[in-house]
Amino acid sequence: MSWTEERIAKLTKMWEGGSTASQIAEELGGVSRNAVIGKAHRLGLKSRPSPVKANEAKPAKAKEPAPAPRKAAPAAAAPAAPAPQAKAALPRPEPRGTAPAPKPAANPKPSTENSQPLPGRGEPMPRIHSVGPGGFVRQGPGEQQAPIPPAPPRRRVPAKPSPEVADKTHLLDLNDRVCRWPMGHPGEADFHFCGEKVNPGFPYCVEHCGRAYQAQLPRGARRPPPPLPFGGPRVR
DNA sequence: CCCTGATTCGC
DNA sequence: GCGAATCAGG
Repeated sequence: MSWTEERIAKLTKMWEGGSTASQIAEELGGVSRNAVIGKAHRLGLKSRPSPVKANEAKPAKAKEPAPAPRKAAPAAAAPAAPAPQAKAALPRPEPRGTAPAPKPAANPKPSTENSQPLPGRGEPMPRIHSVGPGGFVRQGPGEQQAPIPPAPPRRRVPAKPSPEVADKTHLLDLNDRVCRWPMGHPGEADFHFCGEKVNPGFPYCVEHCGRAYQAQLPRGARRPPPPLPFGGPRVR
């Protein structure tokens, strides 16, 4: 897979929206989590709370003279690059998990009254209003309101369909690591998937691999076919 | 163990 | 430029 414009755009949007690299990789498909991270860094959209970089400003921690760790020699103790990047001054969305829910600051009194004078000057600005098409009232000079906060990051898959499957593996919970063997009938309220850890390299867990992949017996020695996924033809 | 992002470096 | 391997914290 190559990084087309669309894929880069999606990566950027999801990354800035707070999705994890794994989620982005899964969504894009054909790339690994590392690929996503690598691309994100190459694109310059770093940052976001990293579990491993929580600390900062280390005054020369006396570490053991660890030998050259893995491969080639590290580039010595290069001075920390200034990293000249501070373009996107947009307010960072809160880390995942928190629900900032930027409330528009319920103003007990509308600001149309006290926001007229500019800060730092006693001169009240002239109150100029006009009504636009549709009846909205235009702001007057010096009346700027706080910028609308960016929309909070949205979980793409927040809600479970129903309580009875709240802890079951549902379609949107599927990934490469859980067994996709269907349990029950699609469309029914409790339809879900096995969800066990997969037999590595297979889409099913060990048990269901045994059901999905069966050796062919010689003709004439066939046993009755095993139960099909979904429990077989619907019985009513 | 699982997860996360950061970094390195051979390709 | 790409991304696997690796590191390192939660």
